[in-house]
Amino acid sequence: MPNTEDHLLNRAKAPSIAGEVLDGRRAAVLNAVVTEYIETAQPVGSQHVADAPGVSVSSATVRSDMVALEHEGYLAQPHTSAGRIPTDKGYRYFVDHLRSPGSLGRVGRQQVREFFDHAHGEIEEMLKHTSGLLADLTDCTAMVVGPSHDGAAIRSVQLVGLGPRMALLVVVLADGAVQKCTIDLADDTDDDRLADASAQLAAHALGIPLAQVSLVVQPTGDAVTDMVTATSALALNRLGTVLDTDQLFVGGSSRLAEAFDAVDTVRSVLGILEQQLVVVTLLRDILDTGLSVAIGAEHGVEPLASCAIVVMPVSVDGAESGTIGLLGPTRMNYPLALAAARVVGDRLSERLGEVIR
Amino acid sequence: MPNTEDHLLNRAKAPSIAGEVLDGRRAAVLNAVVTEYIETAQPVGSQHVADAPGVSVSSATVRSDMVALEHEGYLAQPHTSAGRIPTDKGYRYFVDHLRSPGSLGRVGRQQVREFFDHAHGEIEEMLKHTSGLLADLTDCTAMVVGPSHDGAAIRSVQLVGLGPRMALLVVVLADGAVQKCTIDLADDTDDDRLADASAQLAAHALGIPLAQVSLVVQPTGDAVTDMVTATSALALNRLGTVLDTDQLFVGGSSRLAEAFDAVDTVRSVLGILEQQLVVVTLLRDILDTGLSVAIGAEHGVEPLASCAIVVMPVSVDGAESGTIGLLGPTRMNYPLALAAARVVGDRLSERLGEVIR
DNA sequence: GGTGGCACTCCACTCTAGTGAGTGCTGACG
DNA sequence: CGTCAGCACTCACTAGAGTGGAGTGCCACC
Repeated sequence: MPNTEDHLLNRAKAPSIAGEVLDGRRAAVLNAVVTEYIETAQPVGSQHVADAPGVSVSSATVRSDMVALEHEGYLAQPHTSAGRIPTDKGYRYFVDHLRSPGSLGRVGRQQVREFFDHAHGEIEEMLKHTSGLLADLTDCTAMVVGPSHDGAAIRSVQLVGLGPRMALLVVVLADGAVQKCTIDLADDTDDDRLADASAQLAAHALGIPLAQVSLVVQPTGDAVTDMVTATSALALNRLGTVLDTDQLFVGGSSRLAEAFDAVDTVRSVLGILEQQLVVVTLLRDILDTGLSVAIGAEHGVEPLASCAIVVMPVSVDGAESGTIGLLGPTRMNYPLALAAARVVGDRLSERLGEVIR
Repeated sequence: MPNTEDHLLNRAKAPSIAGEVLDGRRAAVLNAVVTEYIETAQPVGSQHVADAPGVSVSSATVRSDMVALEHEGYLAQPHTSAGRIPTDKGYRYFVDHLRSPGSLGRVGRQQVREFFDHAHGEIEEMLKHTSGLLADLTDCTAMVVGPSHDGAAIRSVQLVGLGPRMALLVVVLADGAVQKCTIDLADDTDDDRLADASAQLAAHALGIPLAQVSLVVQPTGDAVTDMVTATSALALNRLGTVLDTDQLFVGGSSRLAEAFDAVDTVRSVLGILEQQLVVVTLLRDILDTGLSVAIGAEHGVEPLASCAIVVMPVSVDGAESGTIGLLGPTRMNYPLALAAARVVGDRLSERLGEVIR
């Protein structure tokens, strides 16, 4: 088995401990393979690599490097006598050692600028459109997770009558979010009683995060008012306990269809995207492990094994208040995706900062 | 051309004016072809049709009927010596002459019951989950359009301070919808002034539909309050003019991936689904033309030419207040889809009726 | 160590039957 | 005259053989 010998030889020569650092030329070869494969989606042959800028050796030399890279797990061959394809580990190295930070290009920057110049008013609307923007910029599917309202204090509690026995509880949080809940009442009531109940709820709830609201209700003497207050307090409490799934906006899901040729891959990835909670926790998990890119099986979600995800936190005053995610095939354009996520994330942070304080 | 003669002969015999009514056996043959094709997605041969219940003639006879049906445009042949496939016209006849009303089956009904037993509080949340339910029931992509707030009167206008120069305008409508808009103020303000401004806005706006709010603002003597009022009035006006795109909830889009084998069909259909406005107006158009099913090219949207859409209005007290749509390939299970749309639509109408009045 | 050369591998493509489901036509029958 | 069995024909689909070419691994040489 000359291959094994060769392998050991290479390892001894370039002591890449756990594949951390690669010999300069090997790195260039790997880089060329990844770049080319991202572009063409075809297995890359040694000749193409030899022609690539940055590699100035013959194809024969490239071949021997490729053998080594394959043994170390950076490259794979669909079959003998085919070119090489990057493995997840190969992509990982590529991403970790990106030199140029990547650029959106003139058109992209212009697009971002225009977008944020015209964005206005409603936060949810803006986040939704942001997902569309990101998808346009990167040709990936984009996910935008809205700010979490966990810690936001209650700024206003109001009961609005909708009918004799129906009211709407409207809660405004300090970050500008509005939570609401329709309430069925056991008895007829009127605006005065609703106002009284609102006032009482407000007295106990203002300034406190929604999740920590306590239910102390003082009798007023009027049975109906007390009933309204009690029912509303219950509803308020439920608003707090309902795990306030952060809002998720998905844009450009149609781009998945052309990213993968296997129909069932598309199917299962779309299926995942429909599960809001899964996506949100997935993005959070990736951030929590300190990554900004998760490639292939690195995140645990099995149906996304052939995908890569780029994440970028959106933070205001240091506090994390949202997430941007880009989902594509493992051979996605990482530099572009990273650049887009960074730029849009920054602009989004600014914008949110103007509102949340 | 014996074919042509045969054709004319058949026409003379069974005078199907513009294909309106088919000879009984022909109808049975067409029915069998459609049913079988919906099930198998394979061209249907004369032998299969002859074996089908309801058709008690030999395959040869079926064949001659099929020729006639093909000439009249109900069936098509992918190529000579292949079985027949229904055309859009064929599906249309099938749908228009459905005998049995279609049933959800025991499991489906149970699912619907459980869903509406557990549905609670937040309307948007419920509509969103309804789209998921419909997708589960029918294996189609489901679209649910929320109630339009066009005519709903304003029940409450409130300004909530978020920062010294930032406030949130919260408008509650009679149907329980909440509209909001962040407002940048030119100068610092306080809660008292916001309350004053709120009161003034309320005085002019309560009871009026959002779209018809007028802007009469009376000076109070306090410059800051007036500024707040003016800015808010402007925002209120904008809320009314911004074409309040009815909310669209799409569920089960992943099912598109397995409905079509052509990747670019999936791609383009998903693309359409991303355009909220297009979908909403499409559903409305179909309803306006008096159809409950649009097959193939019947709706104008070209990328959806290989799709069929089942629509069902959701109405409360006679007033239309939402739409249900089911999107699938033209060979979707029409009886099931119609049944599901009807049942869920009815339950949804009831539910919305409890809230909106 | 790097390079050119060479034999080898194996996918992708084409071409060629062969197969079989399905059709259209025809002639006979009640 | 509608219905039906029989028959020749069509044509997508499949399998197998042959071929071209991109790509590899190895080796001798520089």
